[in-house]
Amino acid sequence: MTNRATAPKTPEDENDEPHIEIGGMRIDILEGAFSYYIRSLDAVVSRDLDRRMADLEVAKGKGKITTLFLVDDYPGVRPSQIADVLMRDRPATGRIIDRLVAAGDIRRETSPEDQRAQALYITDKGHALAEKVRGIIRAQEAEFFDFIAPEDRDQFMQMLKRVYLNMRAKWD
Amino acid sequence: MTNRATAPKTPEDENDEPHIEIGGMRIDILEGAFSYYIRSLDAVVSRDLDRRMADLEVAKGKGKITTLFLVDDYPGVRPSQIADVLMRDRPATGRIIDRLVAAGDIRRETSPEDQRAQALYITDKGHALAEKVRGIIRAQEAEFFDFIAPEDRDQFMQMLKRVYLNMRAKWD
DNA sequence: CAAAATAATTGTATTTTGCAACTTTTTCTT
DNA sequence: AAGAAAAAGTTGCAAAATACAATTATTTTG
Repeated sequence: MTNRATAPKTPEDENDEPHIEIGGMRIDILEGAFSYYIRSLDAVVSRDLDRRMADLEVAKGKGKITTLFLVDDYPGVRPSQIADVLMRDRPATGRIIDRLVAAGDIRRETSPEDQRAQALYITDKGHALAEKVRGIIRAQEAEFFDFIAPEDRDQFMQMLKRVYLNMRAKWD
Repeated sequence: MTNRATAPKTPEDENDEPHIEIGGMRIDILEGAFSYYIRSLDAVVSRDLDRRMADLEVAKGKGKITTLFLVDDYPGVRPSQIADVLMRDRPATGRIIDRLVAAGDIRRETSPEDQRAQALYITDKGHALAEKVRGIIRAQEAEFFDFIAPEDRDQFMQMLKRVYLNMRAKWD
């Protein structure tokens, strides 16, 4: 570090990371907040995904894609299991299922073992949809996230997984 | 690990990263998708933040917090500048401003230099609110994100910033 | 001076979301 | 075995957000 005649005004002036500025403005305390980056990334990613799925009846909102995949992969899965994966409450999950049922993508049956519970099954139409959605997810990962440098990808993915799992653990 | 007579069924079985399972279920292709983790993290983080701010009239939705801080820090800032930071369109930004004005947190004036544009200013009430929100953000970072291991924090923050900046660059 | 660009608003339509209250069926307790 | 507690889902409600297209007013450009 070079000589500096005066003391830094703030501790941050000591390190070499430049501040984040947008149009010449700083973002206050949000610059150091995990929540800011997570929420900002989400907004843009989700918007992009919505556009890609605009005509697919599972567009918009979080949970429909995961639900579709779970029902496709685990015939007979129950809404409460899905709610657990989604970290959502039952009403929210129930409504996601309502929509998929209404669209004819999945089927509801009463579970034979537990009359309170339901067993969900994919339909042919739903299975085809799931395949299409897989294609869209793959495309987004390749096209949208191309701004993540190749050498960063693995590290970022690993961090995300770790944080995600820790958050789940806290949640449960 | 016990002896394995047969070849692994999938390439993934070769490496040592365990698959992510929730309640015994895998999440299909989403397991390798950036979007899944970003969207899941966002949902839980945003819900937590909403609860913390439930009675603060800036609760819910993305953008109000950033807007409040920008107006607090940059008197005379214009809606279009805010929209740029938020990566939102003008109608969305305008409505965020509407609500803050209605709540008496900020004030709209016509910009002297450009009659089309507005200049926004914080009110005393809004400034007090901004201070409260700063406290909440700090509290959430400390309390909610305690699940991020201390040794991961810097690295995760750095990755998030890098990805965020690259995404912005792509967006512009 | 007319045309194009820019700032912001309005209108509209579609959804989400979270919470609380309620029904039905199982499971637990004593 | 009976009553209480827990669990699975549903319904109702209230509050908003979101995106997109079209419109008004003001500047800038050619």
